[in-house]
Amino acid sequence: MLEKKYNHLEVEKGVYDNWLESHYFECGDTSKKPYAIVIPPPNVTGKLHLGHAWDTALQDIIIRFKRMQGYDTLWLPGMDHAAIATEAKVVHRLKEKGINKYELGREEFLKECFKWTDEHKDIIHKQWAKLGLSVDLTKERFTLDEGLEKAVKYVFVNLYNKGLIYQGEKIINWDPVAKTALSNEEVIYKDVKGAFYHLKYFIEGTTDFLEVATTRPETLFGDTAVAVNPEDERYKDLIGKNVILPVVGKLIPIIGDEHADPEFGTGVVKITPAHDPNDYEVGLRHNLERIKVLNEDGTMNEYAGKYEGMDRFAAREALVKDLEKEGILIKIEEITHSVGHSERTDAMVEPYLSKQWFVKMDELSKRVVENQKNKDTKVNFIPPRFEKIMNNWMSDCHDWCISRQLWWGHRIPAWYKDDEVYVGYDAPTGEGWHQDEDVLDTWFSSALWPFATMGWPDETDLYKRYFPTDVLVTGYDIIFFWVCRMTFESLEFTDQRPFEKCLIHGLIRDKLGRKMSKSLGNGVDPMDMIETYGADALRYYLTTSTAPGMDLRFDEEKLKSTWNFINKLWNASRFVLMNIESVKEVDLTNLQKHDEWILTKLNQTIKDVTKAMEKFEFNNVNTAIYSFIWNDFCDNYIEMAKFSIDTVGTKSTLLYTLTCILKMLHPFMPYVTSVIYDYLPIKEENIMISSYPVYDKKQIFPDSEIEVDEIIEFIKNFRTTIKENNILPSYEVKLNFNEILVNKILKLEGKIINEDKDITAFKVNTKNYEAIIYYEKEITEDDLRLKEKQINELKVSIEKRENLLNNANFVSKAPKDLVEKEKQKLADEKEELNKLLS
RNA sequence: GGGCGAUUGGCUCAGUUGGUUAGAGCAUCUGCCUUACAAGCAGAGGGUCAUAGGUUCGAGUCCUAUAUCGCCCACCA
Repeated sequence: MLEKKYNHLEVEKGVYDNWLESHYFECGDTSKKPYAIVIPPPNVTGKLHLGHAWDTALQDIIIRFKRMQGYDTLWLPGMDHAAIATEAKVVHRLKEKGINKYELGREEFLKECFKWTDEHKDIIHKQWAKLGLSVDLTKERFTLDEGLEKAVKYVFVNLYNKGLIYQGEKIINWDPVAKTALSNEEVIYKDVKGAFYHLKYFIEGTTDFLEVATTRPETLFGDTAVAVNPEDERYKDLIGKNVILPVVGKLIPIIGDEHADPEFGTGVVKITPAHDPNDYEVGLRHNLERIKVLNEDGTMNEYAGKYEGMDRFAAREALVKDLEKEGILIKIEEITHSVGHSERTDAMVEPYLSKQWFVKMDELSKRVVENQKNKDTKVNFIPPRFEKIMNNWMSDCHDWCISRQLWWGHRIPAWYKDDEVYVGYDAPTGEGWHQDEDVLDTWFSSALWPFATMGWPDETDLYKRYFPTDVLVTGYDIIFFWVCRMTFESLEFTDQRPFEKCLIHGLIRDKLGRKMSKSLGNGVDPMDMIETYGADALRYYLTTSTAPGMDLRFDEEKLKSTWNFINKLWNASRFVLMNIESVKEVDLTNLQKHDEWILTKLNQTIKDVTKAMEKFEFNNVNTAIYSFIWNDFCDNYIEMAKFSIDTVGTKSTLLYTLTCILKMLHPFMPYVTSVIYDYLPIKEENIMISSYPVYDKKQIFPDSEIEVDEIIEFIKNFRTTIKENNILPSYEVKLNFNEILVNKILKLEGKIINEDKDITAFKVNTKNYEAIIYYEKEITEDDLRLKEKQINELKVSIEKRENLLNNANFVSKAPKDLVEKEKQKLADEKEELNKLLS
């Protein structure tokens, strides 16, 4: 028998190990239809946070649901090596020990990275187990394992041969702390306080100058022109002349280029082609020299003269002082502008001319946009509005910089010898070749995740059976990073979408709506929540509290009330188990009307829940199942069942209903439902592979439903009357009916009389039932006002309804059954009013 | 500049192709230790659904503006 109180720590202890031993999480039953999900691989950088708990709980719910529906489910787990993120962590850890990455050397450094990875894989595995995730661990993958390595090389070589991967010198985003290139998506723009420095660029041979405004004066060493708009009346005559570059003293040309906006600033722009993407374009148009003035670590190089070796910010400060002394500086205008920061190191990103590898995007992205127009092959987003995000991004995206000056990652399969470049699977034969030192963006490998994890590019059984996958579950924040890239890689290499559906959820915020972050210290560790409330409560709370795609404000109070809900389930289960020990088989042939009533409500609930499950509307599942369990089953049915608890029908109904409840809740609360399920006297092999409840029309009993609904309504009205009139238990009552449920639940035995009495009477009625409560009580002003209020409310309602029904438009245009319903309601109300007035 | 989302009782959120008395949890008030559950039971109060128009027999729901908050993308010399 169950313990008296629900104790999530006891319930969840040791259960996961049993599940693993059962092998139910493993896929491969080819007699069933396949259903596959690949996990978004968490980075091996740290512990899982609440967002992961949410994301994985959603997937587990889908997988457990489909498994119970009889699918051969594969939930493929894995983790991501997370190139720059992990490397930054390992560098930091080594630094604390006084070790420098470069002194350690590549090979040893990678050993440290693998060590780190193993530690964090272990942490994540334990967290998955705590959450109760039914992943198939026999299929687990890592983005840096041999299989992925093979797939990555295949894709790189293949795209290179198609001309879709190329090497080029372009302005990229440079992280001076990690000393690597970044993609546009890894740059976070933040508003920071800065300044416009207005400088004098003297025109050659005159005492006139052009006023140039810049936010980054230290880059002037790389200036190779100043630009004005060719239409700008103020300056157009100067085009072709030269200005003297301050400090440096050399002559640079004044050029006319539409990049210069006459409306913006002074209308004169200094052109630094090696340190600004727009200037780079201008430089191309005018064939300007590109001078890099920064080193890889953000210090000034030899072009900066006496500032060489200074950090870019220190150099700026020193230079501005000197410019001021020399009278070059006109003014400093404080402004706020947005500046790119590295997603991982938070360093200010430097636009930097550099030779990198790129994926040419236009063809690949065009294919995604085209494919989304085909309803049979598109990726179906849930909610659909997120499709726009993918389409917009895919219609307008820059080439993808994929090389990173890091060590932790897939090394680029390119070899160099003098001016020759070789791209292939293995090093070319012959002397003198050396491999590219760089690795690939971590997203290059995760973009292949749905198929590469299944053995692709080999035609493995796994790949053939489970790809394309059924649904991908992820947050809207990584649609660019990941969903788009998986889609174009998949279309390009498998000619199929990677997943039929893409379920998008929001972000977790704190109670005040702020993002959870380390700096705010408002983060919540899911493991703490599991300790306090249990994984079942956490999972249920996270997955049923918002509509799809919406953010979630984490509220511990709500989590607590979810625990209460499970406690309620626990106690209801105790009641059922205490009363059905003798049941040998479920026999639903000889039922009381309340048995029929709960079966009717149950089947309506099954219908609603299943529909919502299929649409991934888990908040609607909650709405349906919560009120069914708490209101219908606990508050009403169990109370009624107590009066027929000795009948086979009621015992069977209790057991049957509880069984269905446990099954419906199991995807959400796997622990508590399987523990209770194991106590049931009649059950299938295991709840995890038991059959999901199916709506059964034969268990719908409309007459009993109406009858018991009215009994419940009557009981409620009766109690309200007693309560609102402060009627003490010494009252007597005359009924126009005899209903044992009413008598028992309202405890009317001994109070029922058959004749009228000449004392104060209170009338309680529903459509068919009427009670007159006799009670010696002085009628107070309050009592009269209450009755008056009821009568008035009824009158208002009647008037509204009469107006409605007198409206010819309504009667002729509204659906007939609605009109009928309204007519019936009106009649009922009139009757009720008469009873009240009598 | 372009796009998206939100605005519903004190708080956090639902609200299914428009259907006429807008729901839930928490909080509040009242009464109960009734043998599944006081982490509970039985009742009660509390919302002109951001604003202004419009479509419709009928609008929280659809359309057009506006406001406030939040997010994404682009630009920012």
